[in-house]
Amino acid sequence: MATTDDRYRVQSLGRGLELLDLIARRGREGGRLSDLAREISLSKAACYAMLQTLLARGYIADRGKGIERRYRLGMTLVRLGEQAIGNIALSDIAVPVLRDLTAAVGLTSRVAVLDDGYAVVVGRVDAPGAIRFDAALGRRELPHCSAVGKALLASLPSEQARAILHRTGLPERSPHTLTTESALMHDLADTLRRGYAIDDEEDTEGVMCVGACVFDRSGAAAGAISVTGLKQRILDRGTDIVGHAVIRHADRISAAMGGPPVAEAWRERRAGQQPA
Amino acid sequence: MATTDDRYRVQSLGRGLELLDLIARRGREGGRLSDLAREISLSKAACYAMLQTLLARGYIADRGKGIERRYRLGMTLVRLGEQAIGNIALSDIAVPVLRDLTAAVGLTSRVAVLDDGYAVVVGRVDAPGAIRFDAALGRRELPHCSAVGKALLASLPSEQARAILHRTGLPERSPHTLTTESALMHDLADTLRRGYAIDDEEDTEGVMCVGACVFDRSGAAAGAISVTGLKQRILDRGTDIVGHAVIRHADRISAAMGGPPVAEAWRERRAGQQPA
DNA sequence: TTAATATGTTTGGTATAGCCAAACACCATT
DNA sequence: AATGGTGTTTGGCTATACCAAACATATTAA
Repeated sequence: MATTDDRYRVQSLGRGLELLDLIARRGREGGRLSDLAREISLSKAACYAMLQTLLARGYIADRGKGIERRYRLGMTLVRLGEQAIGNIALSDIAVPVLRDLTAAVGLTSRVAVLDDGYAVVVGRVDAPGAIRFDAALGRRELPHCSAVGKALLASLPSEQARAILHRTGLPERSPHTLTTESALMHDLADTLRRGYAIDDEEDTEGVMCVGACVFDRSGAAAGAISVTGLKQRILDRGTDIVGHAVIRHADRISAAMGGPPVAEAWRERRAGQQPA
Repeated sequence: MATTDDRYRVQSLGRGLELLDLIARRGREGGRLSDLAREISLSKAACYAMLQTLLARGYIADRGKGIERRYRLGMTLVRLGEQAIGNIALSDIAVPVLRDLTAAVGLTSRVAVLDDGYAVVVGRVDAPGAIRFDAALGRRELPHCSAVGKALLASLPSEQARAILHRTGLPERSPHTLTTESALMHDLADTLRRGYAIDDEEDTEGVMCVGACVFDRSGAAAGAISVTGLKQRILDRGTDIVGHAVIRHADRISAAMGGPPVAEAWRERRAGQQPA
């Protein structure tokens, strides 16, 4: 593994990126030099030089000059972000299929990949006239209380799933969140049996998600897709009906990537789990 | 203006960002340490440290370990890029440019977006000592008798433009208002050809406006800007001179949002309209 | 097998350049 | 005027970013 030693890092580059994250956290309002310098524990002069550097390359933009100059994220990040998404082949393949899925079940659908233990949304198709669920691209979903997250966890060996949960923890996002490891591992076993994962108000009250994994050539889970909607709406359509619609579309994506369908990919894992 | 002197920059941060751009240029395949180090004219060791730093914060991701380790853009950029888009408010970008425009032509200028068929004013810069035209923020302009409205209509497919006109109607605001659909559609075709829209006393007698569209990354019209003044004053300066000044400033705003200039955005639409 | 030549990783030593403190210019307040 | 905020600019100290070179590892060729 690559060493985590600070010796092999470039300090001022790291500080610059931290500053960028800091500015991102300020959102639309942006941040001022003095505040940013204080928060990052750097002298105004040093922070100023960094801001100028980020500015020159378009990573940040400045609004207002003189006394109340404010810095916010710039256009270069838009370009790089678009490109980063484009580099993930999955999103290109998945989004057209998600359009069909959304058309079929009338629910907002998403595709996510596992990154550093979190589920990162890389594609999205909104249901027409649906309530806008917060599903921004790049959003990091907690793995233990989202359908995509649980589908991805179910694909991993229990060891790895546990390791991820230890890092992310199991914060209580709603009264229905599964907050114990044993409860969640039990749910993952159910997920394997069913073939699709259910998020039953575990992140947001009243909101339900149903998700399934997509697999690539190697047979490993390349990501997961899910549909999101008000719980009552999904119950009306029948959870299992929706679940199998999700699986059917996930399998189409897997096929396009040369991977096996869910039923096949999880066959041996299921065999290992069921007797236990 | 902020100095462009290298003295006020952080060299290694700049190099790191350049490295990021370099990796972006490699696209899906990504880049290898040796190649990247050579291209950026840095020792392998230095480049290695930078890559580790970018990696630790998720700005890049690595695929394959050991001999053929490859680096490509990471998930953090997806998140930051999406956020950057959300943070860009048209009025923020437009107003500073409008200041320049007002200074250049000595006329009050405005920026508006299309909302539910009406042009909504979201930013304004008054000309010094000019007659105060009623240009309050949030004001809903009728699309058929304002420069911003007609510029926006001209950007839409004829179908949609007609649909909007059916909803808003074509009330006669002055003796010069175009009150028939055919007259207006004809005027929109002229607008496409010119690149800028003219409101010739169509809303208020004696008052003339000249407007042009601004475009975002997707190539769609994000809004429009216009200048307003007494008709005689604009004729004195030359309508076409003013029109091209408006276009020039609109293009600056479009560029800041990653969009194309008017000439480019309307090229194919013009081609479709002209023979008709 | 052995050698050769790629790759990525690790190591000191040195000069650079990044950082701080303080002064400066500017604009709001009071 | 005077005060207390901004952002900008300056010198000087020293931390640190960089290079060269050695090391480890893997693929190729003889």
